[in-house]
Amino acid sequence: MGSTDRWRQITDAVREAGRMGVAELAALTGASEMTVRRDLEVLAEQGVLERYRGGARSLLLQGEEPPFALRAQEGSETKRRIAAEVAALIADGESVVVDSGTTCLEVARALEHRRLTVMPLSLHAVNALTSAAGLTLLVPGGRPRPGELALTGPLTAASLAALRFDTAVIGCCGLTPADGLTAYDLEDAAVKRAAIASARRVVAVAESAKLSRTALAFVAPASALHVVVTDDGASEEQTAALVAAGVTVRTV
Amino acid sequence: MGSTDRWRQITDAVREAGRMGVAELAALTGASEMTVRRDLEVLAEQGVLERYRGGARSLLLQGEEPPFALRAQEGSETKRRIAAEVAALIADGESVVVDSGTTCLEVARALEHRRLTVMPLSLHAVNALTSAAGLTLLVPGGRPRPGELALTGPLTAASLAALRFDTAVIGCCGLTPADGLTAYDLEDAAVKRAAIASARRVVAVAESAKLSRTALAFVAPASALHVVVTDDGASEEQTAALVAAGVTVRTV
DNA sequence: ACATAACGAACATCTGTCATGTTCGAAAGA
DNA sequence: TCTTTCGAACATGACAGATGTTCGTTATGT
Repeated sequence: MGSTDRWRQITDAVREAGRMGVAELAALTGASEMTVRRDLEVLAEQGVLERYRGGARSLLLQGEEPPFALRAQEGSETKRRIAAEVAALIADGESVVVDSGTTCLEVARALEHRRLTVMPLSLHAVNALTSAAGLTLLVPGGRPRPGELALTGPLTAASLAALRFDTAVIGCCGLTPADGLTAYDLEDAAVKRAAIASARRVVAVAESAKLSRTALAFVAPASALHVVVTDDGASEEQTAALVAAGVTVRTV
Repeated sequence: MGSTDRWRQITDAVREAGRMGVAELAALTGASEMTVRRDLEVLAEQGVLERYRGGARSLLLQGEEPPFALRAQEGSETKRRIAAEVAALIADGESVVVDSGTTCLEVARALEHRRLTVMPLSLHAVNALTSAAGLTLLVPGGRPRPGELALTGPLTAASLAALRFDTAVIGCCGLTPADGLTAYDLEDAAVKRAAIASARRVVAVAESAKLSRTALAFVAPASALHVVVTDDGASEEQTAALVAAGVTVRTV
């Protein structure tokens, strides 16, 4: 598990340079060449890069997001702070649908000891909550996307359409006043829309870096959100623009 | 993990005697009293027994089934043999719904490297299959029952009602020609019925001990099953009676 | 075809984790 | 009050996972 840092280091280096040799990466990370080869094998399986004799070449285009395993531990302190704030916005007894993604996984963890009805949209979050005694856990149907384990498809849509939640906690890949809330994956976007439609109140979580980003798939305009929770890296203009769209912004 | 045997030993001893002292259990298992106390704590959390000062008293009535964690490793060799036989009955490209329970979990594992569409009815099986590359994994909606992680409720029923499978693999707590296929849990029974209704062919798995047992909740008559896979502990009369009901019986 | 570099299987080592045991002060019950 | 049980804290040992090293094999370039 301690290899995650090195994986990120390698992923970033290869992505920047386009391709890189095993020896270079070994020097960069301070690990042996054998270890680098083993890492490259893992990353190649995850589809991050492609091996060739002597090194590896990046497969991640600028528009794509790195796989779940790599994002999971990034800026986890910030994510936990955001998650705690979201948890504070939710009252005992509420029913909550929690989106997929690493930030929302932290939200799910923050709800573990509460007394709620929770439907997570990712199996990672489901697994984090299966032994939570106090809460009623609901699993939506669907097809889990590899790695991410986000549930998508008609079964997910049907599960959401059958229910009405007090609050939806939605993650995103980009959120700007102009382009609204956007996601990398088309199917994910459809699920997010369904989740938003099934909830009375919508809370979006977005690390500040996402407030200047727009991804491929449009989900909803900023005005469809009631609360946005972000971190203190957000600029004045960004928060002001969201407030102007009628959104309550909470910075932690 | 190596504590599972001792857990079963303690559970059985306490269930037989009604209640038992810590010192007695320590002598029985050969472990220290501290270890027995830690075990009792775990088992009390699982609802198997109740602690009192100096010992523990059984909470498992004769009609109840021990929790998943205790059944998981029981007779796993037999279960694997049964599972392999079931896997052999399924052709590539089929769609399969796999019931909850420890035997069916083995079936799910046996399908991991096949090219199929699989919908498991328990999160244990879902987790066992999330990294299976070849197969299309479908997750039904529902409320996971604690420990067992079997999905039940209206969402599960709706997920099953929306689909038609080639084969349903169904587990049971009891299966006799007279009483048909029975389960301990009422909600589980409803899910099993829905699974049977959604499949063209029904394969039931039942260790031979279950062929002389009847549980609380009726699921389906034996005649609703197409194939029963059991182990060689089944008696001639038992298999003959099933065959008379129009079932193909396979003994491994 | 040959030489060289890269590869990966096998083994050795190290480290962190988990189950277990031991000790001892605290708490419950007689 | 006294005895027994309990459980927190620490020590021990087994074990799994990660990393490094060695060496025979394989691929690539000249």
